[in-house]
Amino acid sequence: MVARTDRETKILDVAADMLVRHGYRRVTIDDVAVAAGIGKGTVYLHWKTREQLFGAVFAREVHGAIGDLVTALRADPAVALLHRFAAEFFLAILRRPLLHGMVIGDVQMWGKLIGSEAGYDGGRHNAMMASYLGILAARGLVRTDLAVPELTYAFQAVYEGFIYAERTAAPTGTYEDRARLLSTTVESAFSRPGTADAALAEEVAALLSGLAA
Amino acid sequence: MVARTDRETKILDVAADMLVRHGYRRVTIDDVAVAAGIGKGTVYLHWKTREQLFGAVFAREVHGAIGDLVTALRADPAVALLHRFAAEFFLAILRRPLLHGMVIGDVQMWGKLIGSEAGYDGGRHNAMMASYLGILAARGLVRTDLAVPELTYAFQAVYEGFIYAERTAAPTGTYEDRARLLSTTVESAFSRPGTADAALAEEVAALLSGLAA
DNA sequence: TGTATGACCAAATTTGAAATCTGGTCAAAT
DNA sequence: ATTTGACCAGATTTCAAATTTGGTCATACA
Repeated sequence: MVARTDRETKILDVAADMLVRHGYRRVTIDDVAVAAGIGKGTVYLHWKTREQLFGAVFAREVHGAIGDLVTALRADPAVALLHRFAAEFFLAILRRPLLHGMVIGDVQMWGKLIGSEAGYDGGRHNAMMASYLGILAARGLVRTDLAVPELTYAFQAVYEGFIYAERTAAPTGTYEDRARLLSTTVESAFSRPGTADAALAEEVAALLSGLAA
Repeated sequence: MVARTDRETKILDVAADMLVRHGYRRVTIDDVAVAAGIGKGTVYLHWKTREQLFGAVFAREVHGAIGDLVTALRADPAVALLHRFAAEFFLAILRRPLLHGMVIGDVQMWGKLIGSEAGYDGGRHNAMMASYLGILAARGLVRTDLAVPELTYAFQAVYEGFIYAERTAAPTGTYEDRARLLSTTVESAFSRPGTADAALAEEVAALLSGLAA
């Protein structure tokens, strides 16, 4: 018998794959169990409800994307700069089929997963961004003529504008191109000249890791 | 008997009011006719279909907003500068209850009106923005290290990010505050120092008026 | 003895046909 | 010549029956 954790991983893998292919509404617990080669009851040994299972899938994706960001941050501290951060985050989401699908596809299709507490807390995300921008402001790496709450609001609006544009705008070029455009836009809108050292990168990485608690 | 144009205006007024209050789906042609104090058939003397009537309401609102913009442009040529333009356009939309409702409210509720050909053509809007940015680029009033199509894409993403944020973000301060924040963001992201004269304002006003053809 | 299962149940969802409503027409009234 | 509202077909809504599915647990199994 496989270890409990291996089975959990297998179920999440299968569920993620089916979610990408068929969407939230169409995937049943039994579908997942059959595809994972186990009984339906066994799924419930791992998660109490359907929503919690799919929430776990979503959370794993988000944590994976955050993990990619942290890796990028440690490989190159300059990613701690706001414009680099924006581009890396943008790509970290679009590179993952499930998250990409949630961004591009019909919001309706993902039902309770979006905006539900299960898996990921948007409020915490907001607080994290505010902390991050506070740190950058303290080091003079972003403009300081705007208060941190305004800066946070504006940055989020710009970032989400580019994410939203993926859904609506006619797709020109690759999304790496769009990530560069986002980076350029954020840089001139909010960044101030300066460099990021490993200590800053680590601080930001710690903030991000806190999101995955 | 009132002039034909007056009756048309009356119907559009009544329809706009009912659209704001009840939403696209809930308003019937008969509702509008009764509220306007005329027979249902009379409505059809002015528009061939329901969609065309509501499209006309929508078009009138958009043209009104554009008219406000043109007025602002003629009163102060500096509104031709991209960041001023963004803020004025933002406010021109949010100040009109119907458009504000379409931005804030459930997209679903406005059905075919959004994205339909009736009343307003998004493709033309796009082309207008590209022309406008081309004119600003030629005068050095926006950054020229980005090609006009990229500049247009990025500007639209930022603008729509702020519009979209009206729907999702927790409302802090007034929307005049958010318009200022948008203006500041667009200014540092895309604008270059320079002044706008009356000739430029008139050129931009002409472009805008072309949208209402 | 602890783990896994799928038959089972209640609740949610879907289906489909009947009832109702509404966009659009046009013969009649003005 | 202009306006109207009764009228009709097609769209939408209703509502109950049929089906599906989330979640449980007695049983099988290792």
